[in-house]
Amino acid sequence: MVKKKDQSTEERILASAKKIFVEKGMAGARMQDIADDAGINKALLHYYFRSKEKLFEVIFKEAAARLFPTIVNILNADLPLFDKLRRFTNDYLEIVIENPYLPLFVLNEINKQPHAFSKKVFGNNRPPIHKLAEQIEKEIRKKTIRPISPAHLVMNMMSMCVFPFLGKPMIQLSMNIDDAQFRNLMEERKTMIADFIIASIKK
Amino acid sequence: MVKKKDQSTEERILASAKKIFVEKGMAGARMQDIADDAGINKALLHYYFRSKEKLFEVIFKEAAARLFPTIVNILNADLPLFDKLRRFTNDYLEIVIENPYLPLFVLNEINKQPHAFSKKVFGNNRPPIHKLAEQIEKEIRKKTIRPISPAHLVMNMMSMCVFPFLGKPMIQLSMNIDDAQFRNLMEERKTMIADFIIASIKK
DNA sequence: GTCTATAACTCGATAGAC
DNA sequence: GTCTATCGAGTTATAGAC
Repeated sequence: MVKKKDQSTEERILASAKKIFVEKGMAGARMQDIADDAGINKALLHYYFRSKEKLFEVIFKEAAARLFPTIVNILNADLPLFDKLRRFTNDYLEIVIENPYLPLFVLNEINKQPHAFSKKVFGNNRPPIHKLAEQIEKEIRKKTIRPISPAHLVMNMMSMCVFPFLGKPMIQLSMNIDDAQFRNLMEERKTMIADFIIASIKK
Repeated sequence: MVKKKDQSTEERILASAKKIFVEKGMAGARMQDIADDAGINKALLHYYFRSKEKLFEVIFKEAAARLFPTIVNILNADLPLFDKLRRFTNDYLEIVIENPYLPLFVLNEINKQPHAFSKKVFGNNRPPIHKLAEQIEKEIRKKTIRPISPAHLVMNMMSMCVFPFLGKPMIQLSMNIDDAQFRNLMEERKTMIADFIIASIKK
């Protein structure tokens, strides 16, 4: 990174902070690392963002804002079940392929303070998983899909979308593949996951 | 925790260290927190384990030792594919249901130092995923299952087993369930995941 | 806005009494 | 083995010059 003249100081700080926080987490990150990466002085960080905590919050909120709204929109969308599955897996993967480190970053901070988090990101409305669950139950009653617990089906879908990004380094180690190959695999999953699910539940 | 008289000091330290490290990660944990939780003095931690890093290593190795060997054994086992799937999902879930915070803990430390980790845990042999992959290819050739990329199939299985534990707090938030209900769901997954996979790939 | 210098504080680690 | 007290390194945060 270091000294991109086409960016404002504030932008460079944000870019570097994102990089360092995502890499090391809130506790592991040093203001010095961020300053160095941005090619500026430590004091400037405080000039722009007052404290490490405040800076972190900005980064975290942006990360959460990138991950959640799309998900929520799709879950709420008025679409046939199979279309919704395809749309969800495709759109979610599209986002995280471009931001492969976001899921672990966000997940970790949620785990460190579940309650503070839930209010910050969701306000008072929980993520509308029940909408999708109801839709699944309806299809079961119509016998267009085999009986399956909606909770598990949703969890399966989420799992297959998110996990590879959480376990990226371990997957790369055990499969012996580089970043480009990993990315290719994830591109394939955009359609593969929905195919896999539908093959399992379709009657 | 604090002062369980039936445990030796060393055992209390280990129990508290595990709790704190798992909760906050290596960087976020404080020796003071561990000492407080164990009901002893900071200096004693150093008396028993010399340094924070050494203490962490003990905890981490134990965690990894609890997670990986079983997995490796099952992957290497000489079993028909469907039996192996059932066995893997069942046995893996059995372990993590009793240690729901291990997966995130281990995953995080892997992400922070992928190479150091790989040597520590696997030595020079990678996790034998290719064995399972070959077995899948064989079944495809025999036409007992439909054609599917072995890499994706393995990833799907892993995802559905591991993810719920990584995302536990988020899942509990969005489904509005407590620890007991979560545990019940995970018990169901012991058989549900294999059923789900087999329904998708069986011819 | 940006820098240097330094204050204020946190935390891992050690010394030394009991 | 266990404690109190303290050191010293490393970090966040601020003061003040330019």
